[in-house]
Amino acid sequence: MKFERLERSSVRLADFVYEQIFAAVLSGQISPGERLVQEVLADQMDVSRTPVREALLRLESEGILESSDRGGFMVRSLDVGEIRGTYELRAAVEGFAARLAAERGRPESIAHIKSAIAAADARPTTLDAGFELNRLVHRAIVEAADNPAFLDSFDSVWGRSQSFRMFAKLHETELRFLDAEPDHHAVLDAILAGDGSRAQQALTDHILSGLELQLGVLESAMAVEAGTDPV
Amino acid sequence: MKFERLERSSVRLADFVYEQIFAAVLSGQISPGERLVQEVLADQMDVSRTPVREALLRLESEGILESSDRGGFMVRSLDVGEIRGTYELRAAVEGFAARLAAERGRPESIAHIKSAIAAADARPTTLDAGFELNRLVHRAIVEAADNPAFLDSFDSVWGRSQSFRMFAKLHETELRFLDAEPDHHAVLDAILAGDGSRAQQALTDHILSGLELQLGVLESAMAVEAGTDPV
DNA sequence: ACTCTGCATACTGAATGCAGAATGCGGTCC
DNA sequence: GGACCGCATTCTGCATTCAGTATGCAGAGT
Repeated sequence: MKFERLERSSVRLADFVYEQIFAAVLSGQISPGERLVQEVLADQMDVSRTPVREALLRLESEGILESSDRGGFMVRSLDVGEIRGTYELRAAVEGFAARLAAERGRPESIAHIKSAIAAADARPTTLDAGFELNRLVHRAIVEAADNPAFLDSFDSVWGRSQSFRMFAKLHETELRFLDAEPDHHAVLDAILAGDGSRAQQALTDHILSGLELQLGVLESAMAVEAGTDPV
Repeated sequence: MKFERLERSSVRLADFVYEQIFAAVLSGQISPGERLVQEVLADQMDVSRTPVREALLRLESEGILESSDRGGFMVRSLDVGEIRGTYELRAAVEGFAARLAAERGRPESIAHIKSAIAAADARPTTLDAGFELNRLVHRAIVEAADNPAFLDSFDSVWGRSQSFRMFAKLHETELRFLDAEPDHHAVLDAILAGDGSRAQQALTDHILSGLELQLGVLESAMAVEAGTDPV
């Protein structure tokens, strides 16, 4: 006899709310600095303030939100130092993940990386799509490391770095032409060759050089806009 | 005129409760598998169930607790795969932190590492003290990387790995004689020499070899106890 | 016109109330 | 005596309520 077991994970309202808000931040529907009013969110999702509050608290502990001076929460905006810090953490985590992927990645995981890179190579039209495809490439590599802890860490860091993305978007800088393809292929080659050290080095370098490039773009954009309110 | 400004951070009951429970798990006052009843905790700390619940939810999202089948939370116990995963993440994060420390660590931060190692070298009497001194050595290295994101990540991972420690303690295996000293000194030497690659390599190796050693000890301990209830 | 004071309003953090689900126990029937 | 049923208890998750604080505005006083 065989009955379907009820899947009762995440039947928690707080988790549902968390997902919604997190997705809204990721997709940029909520901008950095914007204030989140519990009652409004609760009404929109048709739940009470309690699960909303729980979700906000959790998002704060993960660094996505910060508590405003006057109580309550707002989307956190990162300064340049924090952006750098975030990228360095990505370099550490993803670099090591690339090593593990090269050393023990299962064939289907590696095939997944390959297809993600192919998808990203086909130049997407919008900035948003480009960001997302890039994320999927990096995430595929981390997945191939076959270690849930790495994946958690990756998702957490990526979520935090979103405020930077919004900032960049605001400036409409052309981050899309960062020429990620050659770097991605270098990492893939090393993984296919089973060369852990080279894979780690390649991905670490890719992330760190991407950081410098983006910071450069960002700074010039800020210089141009000098005088505009720094929020 | 000068008045003291009220420090109003962490006047949040949920944060207070979080700290308490986290510390209790870290120090082993609450064992893995143990069920946490909201009302009991609330009574003990003289707050209502709401902040307790918020703290528990946050601890769950950080992987310290897990939600029991019958609702509610319990201290999470790791299986061997998760222990391995956690150590690998530590290797990634701390390894890179060691590199950064070597490349740009401020003198006083490096001095701090040195004194932490000295403290750990003076063989502590109890297992608990040994664990704590070891943690402080590793944390000092991460601090020297001068990147708050790394510290957050370190603290989070360390917290999660505590269930392993409890497990080890349970078995009273002699983890204390793992000879960490030579490894620690190797890392310190590389940092003092400003050799980032060597520092990264040394710390990564130290953590991974420590993992293998502990897993070995653990497995033999479990083999000896075969037949005992696996909880 | 400008500033200051007091009050109405908005919104948070925390406590309490309530409905539902799981657990354990005692009684009942075979 | 053993298995099963139903009820009381426990405890969760969520909604609601309460109380305290910051914000903004209106009116008074200069």
